[in-house]
Amino acid sequence: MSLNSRSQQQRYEAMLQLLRSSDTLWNASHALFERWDLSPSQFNVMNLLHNNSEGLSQSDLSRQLVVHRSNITGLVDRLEKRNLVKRTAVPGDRRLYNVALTPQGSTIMEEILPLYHESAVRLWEGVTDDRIQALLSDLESVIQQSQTIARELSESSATAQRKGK
Amino acid sequence: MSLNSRSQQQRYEAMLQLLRSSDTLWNASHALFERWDLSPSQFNVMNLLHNNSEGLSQSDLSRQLVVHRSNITGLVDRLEKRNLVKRTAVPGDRRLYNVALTPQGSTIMEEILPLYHESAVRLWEGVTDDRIQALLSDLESVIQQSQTIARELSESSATAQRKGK
DNA sequence: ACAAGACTGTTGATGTGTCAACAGTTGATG
DNA sequence: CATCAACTGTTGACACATCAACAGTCTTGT
Repeated sequence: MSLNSRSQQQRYEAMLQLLRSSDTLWNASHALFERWDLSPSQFNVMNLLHNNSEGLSQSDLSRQLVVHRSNITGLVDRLEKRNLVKRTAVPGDRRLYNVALTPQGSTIMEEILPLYHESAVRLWEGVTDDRIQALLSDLESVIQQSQTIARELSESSATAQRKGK
Repeated sequence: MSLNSRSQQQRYEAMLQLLRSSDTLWNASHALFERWDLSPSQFNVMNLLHNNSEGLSQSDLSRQLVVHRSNITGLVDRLEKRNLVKRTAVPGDRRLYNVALTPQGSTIMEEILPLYHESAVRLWEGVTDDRIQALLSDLESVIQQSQTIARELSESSATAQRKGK
């Protein structure tokens, strides 16, 4: 085993716990959105559109949700089919669509959001404000480290390829 | 907005941060396993088998990975096709297979695991042991709360259905 | 001993995600 | 202005995830 100290073992455990907890959270959110027959991903799209009532292009959605462009197509397709979202041509640029919530989509969001926020707060019941604060900064650091590690890995594999053949 | 206090807003932010960080981490792990052409899910299967060298049934895998049975079929199919894993009939019970790592699968795991553990430790660089400790218990609490909330939601939707029609 | 129920793995339908390749549009550079 | 590069959305191939339904195979209760 390459985890020598107790400290190292706990850090390994912490990583697993991080993955487990977000997975459980994701599944719970599924239960919340079920009532409106929305997937978490569909909710994320609608939530973003709710905060941008003028609408966004699909590429904007893709960038802000950190999801591939090609995935947005299908997501918007399905939401549009249910009249929760609408694609509109943009006068100045014929490449893109403006995607915005329909009134119906807006109504649904206003039903969901209070429950969503309430659940988010209940999630941390029993955790003090100080701990929340610490957690926010620790997780920020995890994001940075993850990206650093991923960058190093893909760089080293790139040089290995260059050297290889 | 149904988030009245600063404390509530931070708890909402913390939830988003939790989801973001695990997502980034998941993507980084993708970069780590890429060298062996493994997906994170495939790694999880092989890691579990590595800790159970006698092998496990597909249902065991499904339960321990918290993944649907039907998903295991394809996962094991693809690993078996690459000779990383082997299905064996079980003498006493004709319903199940025993799934175990092949020597080749074992070799790969022994290459990956040190790097995996090392990355897990590096993930928390700059975070003190005390914080790790606190985080472990806070995330445990998040898991509990998520499950409680999910249970409540599905119960209330069940009664709503009963009352409905 | 036998019917009823529980469990195992597979299949097919569907949603979500990736990537590579494409066609069309716009913008920038010569 | 003509070309080249960059960008937008879509498609098709694939992996991964769920669920419902199924066929076999135990297990249990009477």
